[in-house]
Amino acid sequence: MEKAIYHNIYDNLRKEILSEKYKKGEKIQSERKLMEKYGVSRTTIRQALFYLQQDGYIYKIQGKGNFVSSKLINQNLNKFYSFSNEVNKAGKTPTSVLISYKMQDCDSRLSEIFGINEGSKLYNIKRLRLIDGSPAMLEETFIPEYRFKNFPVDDLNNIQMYEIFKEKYNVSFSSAQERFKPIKAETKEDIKHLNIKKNDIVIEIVRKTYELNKVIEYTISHVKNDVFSYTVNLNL
Amino acid sequence: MEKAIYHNIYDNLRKEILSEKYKKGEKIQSERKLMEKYGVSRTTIRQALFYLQQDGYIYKIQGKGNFVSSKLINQNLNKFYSFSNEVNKAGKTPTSVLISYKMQDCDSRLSEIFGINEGSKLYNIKRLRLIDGSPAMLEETFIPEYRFKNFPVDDLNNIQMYEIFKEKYNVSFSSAQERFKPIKAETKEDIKHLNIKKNDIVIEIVRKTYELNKVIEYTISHVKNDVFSYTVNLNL
DNA sequence: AAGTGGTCTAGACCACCCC
DNA sequence: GGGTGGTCTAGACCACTTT
Repeated sequence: MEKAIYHNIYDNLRKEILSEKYKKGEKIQSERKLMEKYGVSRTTIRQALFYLQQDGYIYKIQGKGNFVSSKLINQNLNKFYSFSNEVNKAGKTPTSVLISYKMQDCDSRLSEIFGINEGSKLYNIKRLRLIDGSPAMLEETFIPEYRFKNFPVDDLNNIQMYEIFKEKYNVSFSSAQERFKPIKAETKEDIKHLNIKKNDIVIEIVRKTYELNKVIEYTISHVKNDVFSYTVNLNL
Repeated sequence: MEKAIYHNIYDNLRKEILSEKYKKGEKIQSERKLMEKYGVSRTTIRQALFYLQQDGYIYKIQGKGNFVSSKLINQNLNKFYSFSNEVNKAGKTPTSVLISYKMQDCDSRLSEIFGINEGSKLYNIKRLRLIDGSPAMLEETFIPEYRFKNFPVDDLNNIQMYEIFKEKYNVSFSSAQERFKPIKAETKEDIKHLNIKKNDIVIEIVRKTYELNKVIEYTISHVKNDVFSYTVNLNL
């Protein structure tokens, strides 16, 4: 099915903002002007603007207008998940090995995360990420079939997943949320592929990637503790 | 001005969910049923439901319904900002000293954060937090006057700020966002009150508290590094 | 007074789920 | 086919800002 109208308007305005057609802090066209321009009702315009606000592209002031945010950093978006970029920057070579992939049914937990029905199809992709040939992290990614039909899993050895999202599926990333915490390695897969012992500490990173209001990617990564270390102490 | 209708419906449904009138994973009344129940249009119901989803209370599945989330943790909400609770749990005594407070005008940065006009009034409250009498962190809090008229600053020595929010202003917390990073101590205030040297490392925690879609509290805390320590290394 | 965003209505059609 | 959420319309009134 086609993208919703408000989604296209979101994409359009987002491009205009990123192309710096508008300066930071500048007022964009009023909602009533945008109604005319796109020939839609105000509700539709406001829905697009709402998501632009949520994703940090604009802020609103009642009685004045909608303004371009002065900080268009897209902060976290490239922090951990562009593994390849990070490693490249460090002058090392990132590689990736496809361990397994399958189509699976949505269980209740995944149903809640993606907001789709139990039993819906999901791709489950497991990959080992290496740095200069040494295992660094094990990633398990879930993406819904309804959004990524015929996902070219085989290309993953050559192309970054986010490139595929962008090129083949025209995904406009809106935001990503990451949580991470240290856990004890337990699964055989972790122990085998990361070459560690049972109960060694690994860092679990859980990432949800959103397209507007919907989760379109859910990934759990286990990172070797000597690659990524994280500590919080409350020394009370 | 009165709370919007959708805001009241949000509060109401939220209470029902938290009181476990609905079980986790259970379907709540359909949108059309809720229309009748509250005597409002579907748009209004959907606006309330939208924020409930955003704040993690429900999830939606098209064609099926709206369901109560199985994880009602409210995770981060009490992590750092309930300083008093944390310290109490550790068997130590938290105290708080009011350093200064004033009414100030909104500059462009704060205008963007709160989504209100430049020149609008804000309370600026600076407090020193101590553990067993030792300085631990310095907090600068901004809250907008339009939402917190006649804020009883003097009570802060006896009552927690979030208690005042709840009791006097009927705030229903929706969510909070926190970012933290290590910085070098530079301001005279930090150095003086935290009893540290210039360029010592402190942890800066920036918190935005949201009520539905609006920021209603913005706080910058500087924490002594021996109280709170945080490290991230990417050893590439 | 005019313009802007915020809220709300009453109704419509679509896409998806379940029977 | 009937129920559910998702999108969209055309219009209204309110609250706030600016002229």
